[in-house]
Amino acid sequence: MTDFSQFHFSQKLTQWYEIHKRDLPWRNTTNPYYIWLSEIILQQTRVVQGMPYYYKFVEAFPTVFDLAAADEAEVLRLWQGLGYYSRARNLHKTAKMVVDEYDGVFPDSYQELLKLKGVGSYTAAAIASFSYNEPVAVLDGNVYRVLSRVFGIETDIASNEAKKVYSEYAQALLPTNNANTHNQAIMEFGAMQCTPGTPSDCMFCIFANECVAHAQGRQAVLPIKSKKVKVKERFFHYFLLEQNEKFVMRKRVGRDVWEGMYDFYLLEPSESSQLDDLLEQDHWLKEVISNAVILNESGNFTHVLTHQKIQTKFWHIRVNADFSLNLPENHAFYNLSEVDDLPKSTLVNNYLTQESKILA
DNA sequence: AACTCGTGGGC
DNA sequence: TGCCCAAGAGT
Repeated sequence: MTDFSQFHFSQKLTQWYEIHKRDLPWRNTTNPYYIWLSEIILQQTRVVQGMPYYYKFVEAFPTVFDLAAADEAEVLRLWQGLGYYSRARNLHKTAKMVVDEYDGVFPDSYQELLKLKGVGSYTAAAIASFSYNEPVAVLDGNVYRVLSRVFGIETDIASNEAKKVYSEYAQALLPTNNANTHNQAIMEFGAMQCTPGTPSDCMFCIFANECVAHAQGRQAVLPIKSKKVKVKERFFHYFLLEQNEKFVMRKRVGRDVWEGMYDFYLLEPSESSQLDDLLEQDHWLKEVISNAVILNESGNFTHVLTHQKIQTKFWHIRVNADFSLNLPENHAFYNLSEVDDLPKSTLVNNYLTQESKILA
């Protein structure tokens, strides 16, 4: 391991931080509830994207008791549009756990925090250091990037050994009496100065004299990250079934995207298909449509996720008022106001927005 | 331990 | 346009 004794890494870093830090709302508190809330929101999420959600959650749920008392659908509805919805489900579970098992008081150590759902090694270190100044180093995407470049670490950050290798550096650099500010500083430095791609002004970086990547002109290739995501293509046919001013919505269950969110009756053929072919495979829907009017057939919606590209066509179906509709499992009728209140994916929301304009 | 889970912005 | 990736965690 590199000898850090003459490096003054933390001193330089925290001095830089005091000058350049952004004034972010969760930095003006040590309340673990607000720290925790902000950290969950910011997982894999940019500050500008998460900020409005932080304000919404603080206003709707000022304390962990308020959050614990809410329904899961209410929490998901507030999370709507932010993505990675397991964060919201775990947020709610953890709030209830803190109330039920910790008497509403957040655990105050890294090891105890790790037991909370949705709180992994990064988030536990963040809460422990930001709220309690416990000397445990945070290791997130920013820290990987800064350490890789400054010390010329070539370990693939997608590999299994990366966490161990980088953690040793991160922990060795952490002053035991200033964990809070140091951890904030190294992440802020990664976000604002040592940015992904090619940073704009490495010339004036506080580590310009020591940085291995700068000396070798390798900022653009460090940190090394190998794995590329395979994108699976899927084909959705969504049927918005309407009868007597009410709409059929389905709660998504199981191991798939948007668990806990609501959508419509769905057919998913393995390849792009025509309606006639779909109906031959689904006699329930065929019977429904034979007692209905097709109000609208949407164009193609292409929705891109990290691992999936979903091609979707929506069918707005008005079922005859006197037809007896026996709904499949997890499906139920909702009026327009209730539909609006249900948590829905951005794909479904984009469609509803367009469809409401067309029908207005 | 590889795979999965969203969305939006930048270039 | 397609690709990267952004304060990761669960399985």
